[in-house]
Amino acid sequence: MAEGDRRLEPRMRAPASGETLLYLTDEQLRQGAEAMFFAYRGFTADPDRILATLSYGRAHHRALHFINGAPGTTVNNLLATLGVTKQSLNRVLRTLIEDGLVESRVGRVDKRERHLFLTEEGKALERELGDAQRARMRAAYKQAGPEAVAGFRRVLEAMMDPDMRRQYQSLREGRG
Amino acid sequence: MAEGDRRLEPRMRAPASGETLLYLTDEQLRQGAEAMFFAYRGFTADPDRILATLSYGRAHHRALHFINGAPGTTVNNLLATLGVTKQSLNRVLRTLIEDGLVESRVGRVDKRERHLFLTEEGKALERELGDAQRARMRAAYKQAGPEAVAGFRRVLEAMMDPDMRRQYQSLREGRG
DNA sequence: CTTGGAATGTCAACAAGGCTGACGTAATGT
DNA sequence: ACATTACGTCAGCCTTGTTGACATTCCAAG
Repeated sequence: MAEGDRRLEPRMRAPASGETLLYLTDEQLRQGAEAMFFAYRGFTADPDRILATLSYGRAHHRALHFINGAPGTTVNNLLATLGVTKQSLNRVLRTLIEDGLVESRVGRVDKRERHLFLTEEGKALERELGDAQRARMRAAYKQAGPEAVAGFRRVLEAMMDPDMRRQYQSLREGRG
Repeated sequence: MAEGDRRLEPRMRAPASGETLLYLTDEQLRQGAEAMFFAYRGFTADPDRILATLSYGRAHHRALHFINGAPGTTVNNLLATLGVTKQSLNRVLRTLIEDGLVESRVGRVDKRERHLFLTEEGKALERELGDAQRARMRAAYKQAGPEAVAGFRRVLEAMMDPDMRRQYQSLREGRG
């Protein structure tokens, strides 16, 4: 999480313009960190409930999500996007393939590569999980309003590691 | 994660007023979900690096954070805030107490309760972790600007489970 | 052409940190 | 007196991260 117990040291830079920059105080940053923590729990709660009934986990959801978004992607590609080791991903991928949710085709030009696709069953589960997650996001977006959503996106994007931001942006472009 | 592969079915509710509500399309929600995923990774990356050198994990950080924010809190309180089982919390808490970062005092009025405090050493580590996390948040906030930050907070709050939102708000009040 | 190295993916084993279930103990409340 | 609450603990399970070892495939330098 974050922290920021003592309200003694302000620890904030001097106001840039004439503005107060209240939002950059330690206490504000602390609250932001806690908001991230609690909100992320909400963000994953609905799909997690569905996954639990299937003896799958969040990792399976992530794999389904990104394969769906980039059909034919390679294992290495997926690795970079998810930010885990290939061994970790492989375990998840193997169960998804065994269960007939994902298809792995040996690459034509480079036979070392495996290209990943969702089967119809895989697409169905991916949609079910995504619908659950989007329902909450839609409600939150609607409640907060368009300007809030724009700000939300801006802050999230600024919070990413540069590598991840590139990943994120190229995924966006790839889908228009 | 979310999903939303096929761009065939719009799957968006009709515009409420005369507005487009572009931000409520499936594709926008999907991007929001991916942004949450990548941003959360950034959010935890810096403290994680420090924790790894100490053979602690994210769970330790969370415990330190919330004890710091509410000194004297009870185990049961912390349980509710963190949303884990007592067995899971106890494992983490035990190591923190053994290592002299957390002090557990038997309650005066109710001797069944244990009140939790950070030692000086605990405060030092909490501050180190929090500083790392806040540095990134401060940069993101600064880059996005005050209005974006306000929207960010609004959306996050709307995304929480009601129980977590209450937790969050009462923590805020408790610190002013 | 061959061979060594890099890239890709798989198998095995381990650790962190969730979970459930069962149980013990002390203190509190009814 | 008895049920309940708060806390700790043991045992065992699962998911998901890690590293290490290894097979296959490709490519480029000799």
